[in-house]
Amino acid sequence: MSRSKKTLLSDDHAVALADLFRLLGDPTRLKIVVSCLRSPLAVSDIADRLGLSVSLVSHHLRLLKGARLVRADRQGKQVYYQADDLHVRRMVEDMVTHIAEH
Amino acid sequence: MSRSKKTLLSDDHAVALADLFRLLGDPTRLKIVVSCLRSPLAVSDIADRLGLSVSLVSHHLRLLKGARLVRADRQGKQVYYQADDLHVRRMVEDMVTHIAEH
DNA sequence: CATACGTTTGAACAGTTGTTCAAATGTCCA
DNA sequence: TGGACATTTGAACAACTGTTCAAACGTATG
Repeated sequence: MSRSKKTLLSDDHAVALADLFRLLGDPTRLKIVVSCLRSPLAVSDIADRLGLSVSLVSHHLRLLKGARLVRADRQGKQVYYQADDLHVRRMVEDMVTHIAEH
Repeated sequence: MSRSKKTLLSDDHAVALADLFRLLGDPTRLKIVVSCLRSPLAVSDIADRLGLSVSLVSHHLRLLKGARLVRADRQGKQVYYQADDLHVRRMVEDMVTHIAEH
């Protein structure tokens, strides 16, 4: 680290950050995250609310879970998903608010 | 609007939001935005600092400008780019901070 | 066990995206 | 004007991504 004045982004950090952004960069996936932002929701419930196939929702949830953007919680036959932590929740909510303000 | 309890995302808003996220979802593009976060930078300067071709940087800047994530300012032969407004700046800086905290 | 329900998985396809290269445009100065 | 420097543009290509469909897996209950 020879330079000290700039807020430069290391390659690793850039990739990690971009991964997060990219996951939220698909409208369908974004709506899925938002739909389980407040309270846990079963896969089929999410699919119903958004008018999507269960398969598609499941595919997206797998990606979101991989990035720890959502958390899974099995309860009998159903698996409930919800936004993983406060950080994710605030991050998305902030963005939604920003868009709504325009 | 029959339902009132949920923070549901309209299709339009979801698409607009996702567009923003997706633009920041590429490591190269993200580094370009970060590099001109603090002060305006010419295209070739950005290319030099990041070790990218001028052409590639210009392509990305066009997309970023289209979404008003950066602003262009011609000064002689050179065109200086910088993050468009405080909103963008804070949004990216917040994310960078979050990643750095892990 | 067998049936029904909910979820996950994998293959396959069309559409999109990041990158490169070469050519064009814009701008200054001798 | 002519040439040098900075940036933009467009075509072309490989790689990736979202979606669908069918099949597999997991779980409760008759």
